[in-house]
Amino acid sequence: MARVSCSDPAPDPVPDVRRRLLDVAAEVLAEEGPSALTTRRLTREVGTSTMAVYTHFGSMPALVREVVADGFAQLCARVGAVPRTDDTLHDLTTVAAAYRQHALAHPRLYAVMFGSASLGGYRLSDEDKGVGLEAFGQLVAVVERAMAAGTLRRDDPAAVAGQLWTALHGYIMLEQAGFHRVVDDPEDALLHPMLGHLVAGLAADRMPG
Amino acid sequence: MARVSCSDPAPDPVPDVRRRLLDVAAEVLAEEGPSALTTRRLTREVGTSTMAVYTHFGSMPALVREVVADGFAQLCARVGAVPRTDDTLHDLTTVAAAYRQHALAHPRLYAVMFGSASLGGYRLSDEDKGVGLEAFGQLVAVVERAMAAGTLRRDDPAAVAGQLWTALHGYIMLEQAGFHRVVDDPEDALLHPMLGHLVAGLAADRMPG
DNA sequence: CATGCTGTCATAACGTCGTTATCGTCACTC
DNA sequence: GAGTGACGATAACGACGTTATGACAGCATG
Repeated sequence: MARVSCSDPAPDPVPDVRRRLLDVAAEVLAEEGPSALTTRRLTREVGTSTMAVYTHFGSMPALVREVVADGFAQLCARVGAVPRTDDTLHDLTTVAAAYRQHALAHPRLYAVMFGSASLGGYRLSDEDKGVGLEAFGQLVAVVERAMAAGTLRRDDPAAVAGQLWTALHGYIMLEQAGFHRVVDDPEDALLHPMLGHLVAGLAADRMPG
Repeated sequence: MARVSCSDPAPDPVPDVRRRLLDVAAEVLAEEGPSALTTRRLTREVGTSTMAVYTHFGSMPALVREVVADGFAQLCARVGAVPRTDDTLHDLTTVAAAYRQHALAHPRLYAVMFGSASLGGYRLSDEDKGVGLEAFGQLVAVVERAMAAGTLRRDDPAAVAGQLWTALHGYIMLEQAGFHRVVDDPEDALLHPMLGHLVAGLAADRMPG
């Protein structure tokens, strides 16, 4: 009888080589970066041979692909866990904050997820992007609710959500690349005003001009 | 008598191994991506041995560093070549367009420049970022002129320029990662409205609320 | 001219990488 | 007990970045 629950500690003395490979891979990636995630290092850590990677995943890029898929799923779950309220504008803020928080907590994984940090021969596949776009779909939903509530001007929800995502993603990328020394407090000087101006532009009732 | 002019074809039959290494490296990087830029491949292409890399640069990451520095210089020059007019708002647009145009023309180099696409052991150094920030300084200058002209509200020019840069950079990153399938015409649905709302928010004379 | 020095690069090697072929070892079925 | 298939340990392949060694050219000095 296999118990299944959130964050099972270690019920099995040999808890599935495949699962451990994925977990240790994510761990090594998170702690030491993409260049440390090698076949030999990973299998040594798990206590098996390099063949384990190939019997379970076929190749190292395929293993990375699953790590990335897990990363997208976690991001999706993190964003999905944000409680939705009647204040749709507030929801936009909290969802964006959760997104950024997750990216900050897993910077290397986030970088690999979005095509940065090449990590050997691994490249984003279309299905990977599909999984990533599920998280984006949540943002679209929030935008749609905001439009329905009259908080945002009616427009293509995907386009509006895309604008918010683009700005947020750009902030995260520059933050992780270390280019935010241009101002003292990037969050107060860059992120919040930028999103504020963007939301204001998207919310304005009166047409510009 | 060494002739020096823009884009000299090939005056010298052996035009400096060091220079050729840098040029071919940039070429291979641009055409086949970071994973193709190996010591052996590069030196084979140039027609020398791997030692040439070490006598001239010390290591492969150091060579990449110079390629990146060249890339920042080119970006800087490209943005600097945009004619400044009396219409400071128009200048903001043309400068941003030139920036994006350069990134689109050299996508792999741009990715390496900004910390994406790890490229072996190479990491952005602080001085690399310093060179990159020179290009940013040009945007700050344009913003300052716009504030002086009353086009943009008075504020910290670096912060305002940072917001524009962040949004633009985010767009370019997602564009190159292939995540822009969310809308049909990303440029019209994402980039232009986003920058428009941002500039509108930065330009508004009346305070929000 | 001979000499030593310096910068440049060819050759070959070291250790590590991803990957593969081979083969032993289990758990299972009949 | 024999047969089967999944798993993984061992060892090897080619390619990687890097290094040690040495050959060769240019050039100053005796």
